[in-house]
Amino acid sequence: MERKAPFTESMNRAVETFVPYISVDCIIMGFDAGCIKILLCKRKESDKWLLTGGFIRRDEGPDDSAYRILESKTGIGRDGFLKQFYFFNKKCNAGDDENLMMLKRLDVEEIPENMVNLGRFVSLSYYLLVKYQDVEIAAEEYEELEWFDINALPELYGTHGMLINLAVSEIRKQVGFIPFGYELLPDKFTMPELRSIYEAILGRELDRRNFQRKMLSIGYIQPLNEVRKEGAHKSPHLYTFVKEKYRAAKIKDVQLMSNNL
Amino acid sequence: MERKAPFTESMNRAVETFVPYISVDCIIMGFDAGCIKILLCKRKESDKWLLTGGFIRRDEGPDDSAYRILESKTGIGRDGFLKQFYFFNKKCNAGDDENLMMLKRLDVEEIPENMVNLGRFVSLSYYLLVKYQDVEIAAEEYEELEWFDINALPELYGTHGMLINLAVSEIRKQVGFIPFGYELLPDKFTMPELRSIYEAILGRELDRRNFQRKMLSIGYIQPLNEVRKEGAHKSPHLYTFVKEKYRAAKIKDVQLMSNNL
DNA sequence: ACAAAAGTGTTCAAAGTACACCCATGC
DNA sequence: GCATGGGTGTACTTTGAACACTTTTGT
Repeated sequence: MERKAPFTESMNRAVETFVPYISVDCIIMGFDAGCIKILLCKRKESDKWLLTGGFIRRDEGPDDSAYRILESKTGIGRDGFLKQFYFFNKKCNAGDDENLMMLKRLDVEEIPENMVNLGRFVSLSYYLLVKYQDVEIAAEEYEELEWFDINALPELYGTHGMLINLAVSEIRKQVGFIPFGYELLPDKFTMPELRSIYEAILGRELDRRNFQRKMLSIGYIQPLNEVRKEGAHKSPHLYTFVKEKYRAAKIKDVQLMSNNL
Repeated sequence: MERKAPFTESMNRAVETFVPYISVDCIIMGFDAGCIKILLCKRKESDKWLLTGGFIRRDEGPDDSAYRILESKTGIGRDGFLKQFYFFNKKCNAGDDENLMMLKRLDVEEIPENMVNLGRFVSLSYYLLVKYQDVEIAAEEYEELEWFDINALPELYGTHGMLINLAVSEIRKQVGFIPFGYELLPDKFTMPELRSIYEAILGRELDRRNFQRKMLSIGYIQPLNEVRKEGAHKSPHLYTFVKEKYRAAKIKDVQLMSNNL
């Protein structure tokens, strides 16, 4: 098979702005109505969904790119929680429909197809935890952008299903380090809400009573003198996070609690 | 500041073989005489040391590159333990001595300087655990290759000191998942040897008696009917790993024991 | 005999698990 | 009153931490 000269003029122009060969893939996770949600996108002409993603600008690091993608899609700024969890590369022919869709997720007018014509590109993967209620979805003209329940994902392109599974298994290993409640819930929340996050992530039921005791014992959660009326049963108390403590722990990367629940 | 056309003919040739802009950095760790050792390299004309590393070939994934680098420097094949732990990018001018050294670590004849002339490149970082005794160091003509005690590292280029610290802190979070003994020790080993690995990694002393009980209780270690004479004291028993169990656990990424020691 | 380090056993405290019982709310 | 689900307490089990005592070996 004959090989074209890999770098064309148009590519030279593209790489003035972006680092070629490298994409950033974001698993944007939120929490609503007892379920973990993942934000996916889809080009209107296609019927398969993709993780949000894009390229790295020449003047930013990969983390910056991930934050930029997050902000452009959801309006959430840099205070969201972000974590690298995987990288890999794969063959990629621009002629291949699957890969083309993947590349066109973002910056579609700016990136010429031959940006990846060399047959390989590297994917840098992140998961990001955001407050669902704060998100204002902002789709481009050519795309759809939608939250999906993690237990009812649509058909996904290529490796993206695998990436989601991998992220979840990485997250499970780190339960003690990640302040899920702080990242996923609004300021005021109830204990059952917090618990259902952990249940969704761990994929199993947790004892209501023991969970409550443990959460209160680590000292990052304050009870408020309020309750939330929500149904034919006792109204649960509202709690809030001691933000300063969480921030300090985040900076030092300290373990908040044991990994057992 | 005027900008040269980023892609020259020589670069076009180079990228027929390698993926540009991306380097793989390996923290190769071994264990000897009670200390964690890290394999570093240095070009003869320089006096600062670097992590081992290289570029990604067009026909391989990043993990393949890491294994290839490992094998070319130490002779250790794919059965070594490898784990991605970080990626980032940084500004990089080939004219800058520091970066030039970094790039010249490997493939020096093949990679033209302008491989990275665009001012940015991404580093993909791994740590690798190997059996020190099995390593046969193979340096190129132009370089030196040497084990350093992790507590007595020489002056390192750029970000490499930071990467080592980051790797250690990632490893600490995963004590329960990584079978250090299996990866770092020869087939037959004593309990004090195993313990001193954990002490070196965790950076604190562990209770001899409790450690032994815990290690035996997880069922991955078998006592042998042998001892090793080594000094003016009772000879410690030799143990060996139940390899099948370790392999099965590795594939399933199962937690071997709690993270507490 | 003594020092040095391995091996065994015991005890206490902390953390995790299970479950009984009471409370508040809407129908 | 009753179903639903929150809140508190207690008893049991497992795990971890501290440490006393014994054993083996070289000098």
